[in-house]
Amino acid sequence: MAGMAAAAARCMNAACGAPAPGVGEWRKGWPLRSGGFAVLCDKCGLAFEQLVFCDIFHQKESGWRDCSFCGKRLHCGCVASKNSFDLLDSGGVQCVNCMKNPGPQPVSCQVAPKLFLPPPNNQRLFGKSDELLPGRPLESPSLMLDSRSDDIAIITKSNHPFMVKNLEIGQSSNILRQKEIENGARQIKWEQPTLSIGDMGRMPFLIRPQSALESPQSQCTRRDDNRDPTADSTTSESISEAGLSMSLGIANNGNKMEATSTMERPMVSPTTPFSEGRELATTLSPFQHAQRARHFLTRPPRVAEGAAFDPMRDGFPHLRVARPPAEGRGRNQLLPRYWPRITDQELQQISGDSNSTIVPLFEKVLSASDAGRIGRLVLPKACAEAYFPPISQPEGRPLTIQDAKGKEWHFQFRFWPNNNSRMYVLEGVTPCIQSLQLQAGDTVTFSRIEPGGKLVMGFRKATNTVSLPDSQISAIATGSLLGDSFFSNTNENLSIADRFGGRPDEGSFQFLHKRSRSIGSKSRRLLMDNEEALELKLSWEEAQELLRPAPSAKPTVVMIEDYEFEEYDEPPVFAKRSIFTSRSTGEQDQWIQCDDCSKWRRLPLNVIIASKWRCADNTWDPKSCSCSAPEELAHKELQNILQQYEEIRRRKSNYFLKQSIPEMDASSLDALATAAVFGEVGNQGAASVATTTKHPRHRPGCTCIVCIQPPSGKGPKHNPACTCNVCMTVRRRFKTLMMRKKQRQSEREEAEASKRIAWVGRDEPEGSNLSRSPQTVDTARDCDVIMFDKAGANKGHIDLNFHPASREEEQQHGGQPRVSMVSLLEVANRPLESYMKQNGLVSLAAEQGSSSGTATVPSQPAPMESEERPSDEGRAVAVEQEREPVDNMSVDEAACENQGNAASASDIAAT
DNA sequence: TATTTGCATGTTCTG
DNA sequence: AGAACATGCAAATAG
Repeated sequence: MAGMAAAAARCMNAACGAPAPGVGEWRKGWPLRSGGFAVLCDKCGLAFEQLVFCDIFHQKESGWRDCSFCGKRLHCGCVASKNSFDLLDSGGVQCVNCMKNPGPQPVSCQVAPKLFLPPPNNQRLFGKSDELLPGRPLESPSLMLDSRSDDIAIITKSNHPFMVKNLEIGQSSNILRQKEIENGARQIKWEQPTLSIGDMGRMPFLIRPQSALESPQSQCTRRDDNRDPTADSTTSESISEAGLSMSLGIANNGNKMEATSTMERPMVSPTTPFSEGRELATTLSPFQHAQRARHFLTRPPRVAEGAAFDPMRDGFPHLRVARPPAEGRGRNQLLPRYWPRITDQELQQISGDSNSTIVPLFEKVLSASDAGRIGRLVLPKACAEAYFPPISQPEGRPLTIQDAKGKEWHFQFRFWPNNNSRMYVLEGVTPCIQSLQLQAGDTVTFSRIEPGGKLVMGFRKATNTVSLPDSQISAIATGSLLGDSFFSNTNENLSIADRFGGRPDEGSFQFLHKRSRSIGSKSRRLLMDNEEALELKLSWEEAQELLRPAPSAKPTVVMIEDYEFEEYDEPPVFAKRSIFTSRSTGEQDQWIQCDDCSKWRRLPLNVIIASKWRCADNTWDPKSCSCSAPEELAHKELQNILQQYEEIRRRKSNYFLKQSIPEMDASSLDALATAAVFGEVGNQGAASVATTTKHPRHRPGCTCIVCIQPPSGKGPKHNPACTCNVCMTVRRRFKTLMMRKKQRQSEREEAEASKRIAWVGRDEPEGSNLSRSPQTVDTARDCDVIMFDKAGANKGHIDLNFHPASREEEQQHGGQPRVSMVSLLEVANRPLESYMKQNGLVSLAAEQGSSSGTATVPSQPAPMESEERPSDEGRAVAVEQEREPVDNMSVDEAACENQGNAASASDIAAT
């Protein structure tokens, strides 16, 4: 019945053991590579892999039921949901809203309970649509996320948003499949936007307190829905579709939705809630999807509360996201990143008099170039073509755009031809940019005032810009260590995102992402506050700190590349935090704090305390088994230890500030290795705090190489010449790393060389290389040809690469030719004559000429020649004498010339 | 010499 | 793979 899996009834952290709380207590989390979902327990703050306790899929029958009145999907199986429904005498359940609003009118149950905060990186959760729907019978469900209320709504075509409580990764697809089954797997084609008023009224978005905004018609529709949630396909299918087009009066007096009949012209007046629809759900990447969802699912104006909404009072201006009007020449579907999000404040400011309507067109996050002194703002092509006046000449035309304050700015709207396309720019934006104090990462929005069609621009400032190292940006961009709290909220827009647990500005985020990959070191870059970014990571580190091998577990020692690794069959356990110290004698202690009296007690090293611990539990030391017993450590001593402990933790934090995980590459390992040799190794000195928390499988007090490596900082250092095991191990490891590096490098070089050879082999007709004049034999390419010959693949060519030294080297390497690219290039750049002179190639030509009777050299078996070259002094001299006359000739000429001398030359050679 | 302009090119994104 | 876009760079122009 209750959808609470017993296995997950408690926090996995044994030390915490918090019972499975009301849904929603497991808040922060992130998807794991393993496919699970790690979250932080609110109580202990530790990371653990969540087990589902509201198992929607498996508890389908008992855990989930539809409200008999409004059809809302209710979870009736867990503690947290007990007040959100009522069992009916007739069977079935009734949601809390329907209870409160009895009567024929079906009451919307849109106000979602506060349930669950999805992981910061929602990729998994919002995985690809294909992943969500194997076979895709349900074409485009929308996963909606109300970041503020921590809810996830899954909008299906049957228009049944249902809340996912404690949704586990991967379950979304199950849920959707389930919904699909329930709906009879109707195949509904998602049409392009044509949204009826009724449709809009039925928008199931969480943002809308229905009582205020829902039109009567929509309510009727909903009523229909209640009768048969699956019957009305024609209306329901368009629910999540397309951008919402509507125009409202002031929210608190409106209570009425005035929708345009089509999506062509979404008029927006200051308090219009905008929504994104199906297209968004289908066009966005999963990540964007998630991010976007956080943006557009903002809490609506609290019209139902009867007070006019005041953005400032509320702490943030309401961010409206509008799908831009599908108009203009291009009619291209704009990329979502250009969809305008505009705040109430902006709209109010822009619109001025209430008679005008603002049509948000698009927005652009300023790039460094845009915001730079160059004064050019690159316009998205589709936007420029769709919303700006047509231009046929590159010179374009002047364009006047008014800003929110009413000031008019004059720009040149033009384009550059670019790759058979156009690149639209707005020139002369510098004064405007400067006036508005915009910088890279800020967003400029373009809107149009109707009637009149006047262009207006607004702007949003992006995040605060504080320094952040590359690695951080990279990490942020990849979401590797992002907690939602990463972005500090220093401005109003940011605060929205932050409050909603999302990024402050998707555009800005994209900008960061992009820049982090493309901006070089010399470029300006967006810099951000980094402290909060580490919150999650540090929490993880802290969690790691508490992981210990299971007490009963015995390690199996395996050797991998001459190194010993301890493997445990049992998973690690969480232990209560303890501090390890080592005395000057080398003896180590473990200290643990009593949960009652907070006194620190000494424990044996190998003891693992999994949960609460009190002095009374101290069976190891009878003297200290009571809270009344004095502390063994003097106050000063204790302070000292705790300080050191904190210091180490702080250093750890700093260390991770500098070392983001993705960048722990070989060089970092090298550095680590070196650091381990010359840095703090071991724990000499009185009561120094040992760091024994490097790896969950390491035992407390472990002195293996990993465990004793300090994150950074002070400490006794080993002598560089130290030959202790630790130092030797580190050196050995370092050496191996370097060797591997070299090996990789040479492999790469060889691969490149062989590629070239292959290319030459394809491209060059046999023998063509030496039929050229010597002057042409001076390029790397020719050099490659020679290499090809040398490799013996084409025996008809002269080996110009031969060198006695290299031959020796070859022999040393078991006959395998070793060719250095540098030496080859050197050789290739030398004058052929001198090279030939050096290598006795004239005699080759002469000999060849005598034997073949042809005037060209190429057909000669070069390698043979090289190898058969006389090695004795006398022959060398003889050859040298014969070589003189051809020093300044080409190979061909030399060959011809030598024809006549061939006989005598060979005679001399023979003697 | 500094700034502007036009284009080319490399990178990223999208279908 | 192709389109879009950010930016680098060199020529042109202005100061």
